[in-house]
Amino acid sequence: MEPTAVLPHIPSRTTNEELAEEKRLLIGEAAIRCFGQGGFHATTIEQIATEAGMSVGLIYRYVKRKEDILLVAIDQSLSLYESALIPIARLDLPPAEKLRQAMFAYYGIIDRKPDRAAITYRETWVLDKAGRDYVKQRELETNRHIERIIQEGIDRGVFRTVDPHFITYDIALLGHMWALKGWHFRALMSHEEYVQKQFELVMAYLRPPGADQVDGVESSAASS
Amino acid sequence: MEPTAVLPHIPSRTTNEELAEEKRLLIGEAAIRCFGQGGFHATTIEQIATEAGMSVGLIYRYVKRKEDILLVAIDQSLSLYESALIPIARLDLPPAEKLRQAMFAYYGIIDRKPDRAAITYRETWVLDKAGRDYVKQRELETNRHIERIIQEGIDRGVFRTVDPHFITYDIALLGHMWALKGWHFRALMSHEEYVQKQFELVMAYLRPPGADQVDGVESSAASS
Amino acid sequence: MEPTAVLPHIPSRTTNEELAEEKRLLIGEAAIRCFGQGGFHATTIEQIATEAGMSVGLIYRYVKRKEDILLVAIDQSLSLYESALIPIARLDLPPAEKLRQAMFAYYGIIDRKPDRAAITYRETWVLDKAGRDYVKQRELETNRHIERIIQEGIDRGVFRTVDPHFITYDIALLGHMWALKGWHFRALMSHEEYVQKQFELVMAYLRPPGADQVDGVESSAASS
Amino acid sequence: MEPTAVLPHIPSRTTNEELAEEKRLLIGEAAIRCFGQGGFHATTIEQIATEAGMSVGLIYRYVKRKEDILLVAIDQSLSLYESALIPIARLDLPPAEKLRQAMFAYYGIIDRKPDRAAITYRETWVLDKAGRDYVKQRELETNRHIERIIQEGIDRGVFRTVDPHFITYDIALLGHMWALKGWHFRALMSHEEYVQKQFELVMAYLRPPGADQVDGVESSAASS
DNA sequence: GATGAATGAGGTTTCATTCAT
DNA sequence: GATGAATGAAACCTCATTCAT
Repeated sequence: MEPTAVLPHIPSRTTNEELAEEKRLLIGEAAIRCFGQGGFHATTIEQIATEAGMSVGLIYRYVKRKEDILLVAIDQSLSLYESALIPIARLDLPPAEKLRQAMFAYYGIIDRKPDRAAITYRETWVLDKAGRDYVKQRELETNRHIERIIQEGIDRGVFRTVDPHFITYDIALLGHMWALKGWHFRALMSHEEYVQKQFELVMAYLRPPGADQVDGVESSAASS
Repeated sequence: MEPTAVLPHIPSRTTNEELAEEKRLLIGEAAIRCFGQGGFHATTIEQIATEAGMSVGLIYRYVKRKEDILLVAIDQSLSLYESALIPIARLDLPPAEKLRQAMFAYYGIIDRKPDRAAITYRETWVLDKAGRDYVKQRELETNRHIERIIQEGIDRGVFRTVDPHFITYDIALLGHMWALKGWHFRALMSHEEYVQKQFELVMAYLRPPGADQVDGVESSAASS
Repeated sequence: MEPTAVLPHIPSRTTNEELAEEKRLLIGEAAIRCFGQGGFHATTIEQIATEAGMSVGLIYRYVKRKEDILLVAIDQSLSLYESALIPIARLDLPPAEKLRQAMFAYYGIIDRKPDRAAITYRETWVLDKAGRDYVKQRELETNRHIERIIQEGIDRGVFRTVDPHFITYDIALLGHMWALKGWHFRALMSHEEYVQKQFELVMAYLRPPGADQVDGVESSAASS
Repeated sequence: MEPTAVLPHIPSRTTNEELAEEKRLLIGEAAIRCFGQGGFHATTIEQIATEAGMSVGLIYRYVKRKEDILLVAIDQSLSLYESALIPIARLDLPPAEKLRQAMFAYYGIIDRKPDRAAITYRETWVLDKAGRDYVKQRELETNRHIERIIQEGIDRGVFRTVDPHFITYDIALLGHMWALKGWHFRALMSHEEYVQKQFELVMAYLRPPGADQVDGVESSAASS
């Protein structure tokens, strides 16, 4: 398998890397809660410290710059997608069903942690080049799980011969729209409906010409 | 026609509204160039002033708070879409072709002014409630031009009976992806290819079952 | 008579001194209205200009620095006292009655223009040394009208042999208290009562021992 | 005893209220020294910080707005009067002597801290309504100590039946004149003479008709 | 004479980061 | 390891003053 992206080293003032990781987890979670309110710039270290139940000084034992906290937080968020997609990728299912499950898993995380998703999209560019490059790499790797499902469908002849990379990015982005424009969609439909509709959009694109639409995985064409 | 959103009043220290508008245009354009580099928070008023070729003090004659500059800049950006879509909406064309032209127009603006598009997506939430509400309204109004084209296609029976609002939001978001993830896509394809592909995705969704794919407006299924 | 204090020259950008004086009158009056709201520092030239119905630039034709406006305004205020006291000083009246009339005149101005009085007391020290010295001189000159009445009473033997300068300053200050602590006294008594009481205080001090209290000019010892 | 005025809460960025009070004391003292030079508006936070021997940032840990510094400084000043008057109020003395001591105590503070006194008089109105109301309340409470002495004299029949509230305000204001017009009086007399003269003025008002002036507490009728 | 747009120095305030305890 | 007081650079914003028209 291709080499995985490696998180730019965050120098800690401690030797106990294990403890450092544990604390960084707390810091990252607290940070997300804060960033969700007012974004990265409007959040102060003091707020994060309070939210994490530790002191400002302690945060700076495990983190060198404020930006590191953002990187940690985004990194944690990206791991969520990976964790959710890996088990599905391993299942032995027809490609369409596998894709459906992958989309529900991916979009489900966005629904349950909309702040994390929104922050990843909104604030990544605040990072320095190394941080941004890392996030891009991680994103690519995460998306690759979906990409492979589509490739598999194409190989098996159940999907049309499309550019799997392209439609994968669409899938990811349309998932994030639920976080970015949630204020709009939540009023119009449930999250399940939302995912189902996006899945149908994707399937309409992937389904080979002439293929019967009744393949069991989709239903509502025009619900609302 | 439905009432248009009205820009929250930005008080100027001047009575000459005409001059105020002229200056705000300059300020907005300069601001976009600056925000494109480092975002709203990393940009200082002094940078904007220098970029706009005026003094800090003068900016504050036409704007009350830094946020107002963002609102002005976003407002200008939104106007671009509207200006581009209105003439197309008036054309007498088959729905699919009209939609294609609308998408090319909409996406074309994003391609030519990627900073504007990215900022609108990334920084809107920095605005206060009044500003955010205004942007949401404007967005809805802009999207409505696309929505109507789709509705027309449905009414004429050339599009499937889908939720026009939903697919319209997808179209808009996928257009913005070119600005948000440009670093990724520009390396892979031309902007025309990008639009064409997204158009095909949308058409795969809209095309009624059994409809011949050869309707003259689309071509490449799997280009790259 | 001793030489009168001379207003530090305020250079105007015009040759027509007559017009300059006329405009300065308007500026001073507008300034007082503004200073009354928020004091000297919180008032902007623009506010004064608007209040005076002229432009900022025009003010600067007749005044060189913002402080000049304050000086002009204070000078106008001081003239009010002088104008009111001079005719009384010329009257041929028993000293106690003359003093009573002088106090009513002096205090009456404070009552009718409390902002002017308060500003003179509060903001004088903002002036540069030349300005402050001028105000001090003017104040001395104004007080001298009262001082002379008291001296006359002493000379005639109807007042006790006190330090006329000292009690005169008391009289002036107690008059200004109505402007400085008006919020307190206006709720407790009418302005006439206030003056009467202060007059009685002064007369208790000035009245020679054994002198009959019934000299027609006083009445209420403990009104409220 | 009547409820005391409560200082509007000044939020500190610290939980250690004890330290906060200690620092606020230093800040207030430094502020007074600065305000004495150029007044509230002409004084910069940086000047106060330097004078207090701390950094600008530290000041803002214990104070939220510049105005808070003024409030703190004025509050400290008002406490001085109270501290000086309370022990005297408890003494068992003839009313006239008690009043004399109270006036010497009150005026003595003004003589020793003329800047504090002047600032309280000049700058109070800069405070917001809550601050102003607090200062008014404190002033009333302080004055009440003097008021009670006078009332006692009236009750015992050694003072005339006057309005004690009124003469008390006179006493307070005439004391402050030494701070406001010190440049004038210091050249003419010692502070003791000044107090003695004002005391005589007050006693002339309070002494019942026919009472012998030789009651041991006063002497010079026309000293200078 | 009159206007008000334009300047830019300087003030208040915030907050990332350090470091003594 | 943990704390939070202390620093000071830098940002936003105001407004006295000037000057082209």
